[in-house]
Amino acid sequence: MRTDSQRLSFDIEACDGAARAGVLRTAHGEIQTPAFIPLATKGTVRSLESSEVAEIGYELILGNTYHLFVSPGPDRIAAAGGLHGFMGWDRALITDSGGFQVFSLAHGGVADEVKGKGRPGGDRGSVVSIGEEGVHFRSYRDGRALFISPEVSMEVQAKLGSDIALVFDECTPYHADRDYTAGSMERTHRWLDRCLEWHGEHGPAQQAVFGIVQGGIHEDLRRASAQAISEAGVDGIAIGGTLGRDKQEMRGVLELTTPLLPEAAPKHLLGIGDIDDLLTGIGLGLDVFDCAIPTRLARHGTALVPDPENRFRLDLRKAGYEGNRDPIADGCPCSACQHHDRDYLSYLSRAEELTAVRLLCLHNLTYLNELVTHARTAIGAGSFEPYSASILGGAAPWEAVA
RNA sequence: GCGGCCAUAGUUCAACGGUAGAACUUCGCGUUGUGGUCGCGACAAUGAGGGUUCGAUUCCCUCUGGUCGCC
Repeated sequence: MRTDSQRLSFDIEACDGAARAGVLRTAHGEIQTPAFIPLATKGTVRSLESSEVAEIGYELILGNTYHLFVSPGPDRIAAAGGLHGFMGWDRALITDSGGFQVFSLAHGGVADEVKGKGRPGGDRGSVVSIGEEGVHFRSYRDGRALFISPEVSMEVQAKLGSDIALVFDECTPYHADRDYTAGSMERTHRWLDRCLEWHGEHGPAQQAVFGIVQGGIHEDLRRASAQAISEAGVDGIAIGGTLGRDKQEMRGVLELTTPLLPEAAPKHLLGIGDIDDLLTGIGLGLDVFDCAIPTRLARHGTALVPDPENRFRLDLRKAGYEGNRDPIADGCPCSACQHHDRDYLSYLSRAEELTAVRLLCLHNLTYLNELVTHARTAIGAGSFEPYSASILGGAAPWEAVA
């Protein structure tokens, strides 16, 4: 670890059990933690303008090396002043390395892969080969042959100019056997060394690098990976790979892995964003979380609500909202809740109007930001309880935050 | 008035005389380092009445309702 790096600092300001509240300082501003990170995979938080994302209160968003590499390409973005300049975002940026995409191209999405199903509409089959040097694959746009290696990933991320780069890893599938998972993990560790070597020689001085813990669901592998990443000289640590087939298994992996990491390190849980999972992760001492869920659900007509009985979801495309004059959530400050009722939002979403996507993205991202802000406040007050009714039920987190 | 064509699921269309299928809609389930409108499943139909046939959505007749053409 190099927690004294000039490119990134992390100060823990309060603890409540294992949960902690901190401040992550980057070249593009501070991030209050615990924090949720919206995805701007292709250089935009889908349907929203960068200024709107900032207005909600977000201080850090995630761009994707794989997608931006395929299009519009790193040089075009570099010419626009990096991803910050290209998309008009002046706060902090983290970029995923492309490692997860290698996994999802080869195996389909996490949920489908865990269930043994393919993803018919996906990009499966476009990976040509995964080898020691890197990954050969075909562009999902025009089929041309492309190659990403640890060095290519870091070079692209350097051109994107993100404040935090993630190392290039292989996200091993759930159904891989232990031997494959072990071999994949060891290769990921070798790739980590190559990423750091390239970054040390060519990387932007202000760009931090996070390592990624792999090891699947195997205790000994998670232990080995946690140790290897902790000793590697990175600025922060992300937990990646398959986390199991259900929430209990995921909790087990996180309970095992998190305490093995240096306390002072900022810890990022990759790809997790269900509300109960965020609270679980915060309770275990994780600091930042990114996830497609809030914006993907919005595109498909589902709003996040403080309703644990229904998985915190309100599916506005289901029947029964005709004439419903209630907002999505009482007390929510977002535009959808301030100006519109469920009847109208249900109609808009079923009509597949773009406005519905925008309003539900605004709501879902507002909700998650309020949630983690509330958790931060509770940690400072020594009253953080992941499963307490004050967070999960009623009108919270709106009232508690106001 | 005469002649032609048509009538299948809520809608738009399939189905040699041999188990009536699909798309959209509707309803339900799913989505965790993004699927820019996604995946899975369910409900649901031969206009009415006769006839021929082992068997009719299919062939014949009548009726009803459309539609096009001609006086």
